[in-house]
Amino acid sequence: MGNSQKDEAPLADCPVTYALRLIGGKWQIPILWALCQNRVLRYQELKRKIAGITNMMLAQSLKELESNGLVTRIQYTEIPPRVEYSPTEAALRLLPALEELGKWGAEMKQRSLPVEGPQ
Amino acid sequence: MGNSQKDEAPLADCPVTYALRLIGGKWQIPILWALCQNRVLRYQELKRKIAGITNMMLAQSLKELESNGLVTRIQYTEIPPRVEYSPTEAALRLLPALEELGKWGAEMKQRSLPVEGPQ
DNA sequence: CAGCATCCCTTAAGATACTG
DNA sequence: CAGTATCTTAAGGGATGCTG
Repeated sequence: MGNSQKDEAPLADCPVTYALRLIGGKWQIPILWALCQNRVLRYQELKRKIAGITNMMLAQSLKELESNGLVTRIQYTEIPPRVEYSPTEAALRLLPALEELGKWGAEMKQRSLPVEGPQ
Repeated sequence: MGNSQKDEAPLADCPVTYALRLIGGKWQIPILWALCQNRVLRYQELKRKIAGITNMMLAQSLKELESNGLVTRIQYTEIPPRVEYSPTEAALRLLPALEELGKWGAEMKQRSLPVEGPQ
């Protein structure tokens, strides 16, 4: 990023911002949600549960989640190949926060205020 | 719940994703946090409290927050101009979720797993 | 003081095609 | 089956300078 190397430690230390760096991508939460509900899913099952995701995004997001300690990947060396994904303990501990956020989101949605971006 | 009806209703209906559309920008949370703590702040006060933000991003983020019903803007027509921002009720109701997220983020941070992106 | 306008750059995300 | 590689597009974010 073109960040100015000046002085500030702007939002680097905000834990919420940190959390969003882990799960703020477009697909991270849908993936984690599916995994937390099912505890273990194969790649294709996951893909089928998440409407609209492409292989690219699913594989890439899973990799990031794994790197960040939120998903465990187990590969069975058989033919045909089989890989299973599960949520880590850390991911499961995220659920209360997600539920709070979800409650709030649902509330906000109901008031049917349109979501506006910059014009 | 959450079984695929047909196919494409991807994440449009996920309340968490909806919430993140409202507050997922880089500066929304720092801004809301400052406002919720102080209840009312002028533009420059806000800017000073949020290290690293530019006029562009502050003004733009405030506008979006206002459009989405999370921030109230009151403009006093005097010279020099004075504008005050406050959190709406909806923004205040977000606090529990932010606190949960923050707790989790702090936990995650401590395990000092590096935050990885795509390579 | 409280902002907009403009231009630019980086990153996220998606389409498409191919492989062990 | 479970992914990669490559390319393209879209959006977010930022620097700088100007205005009511």
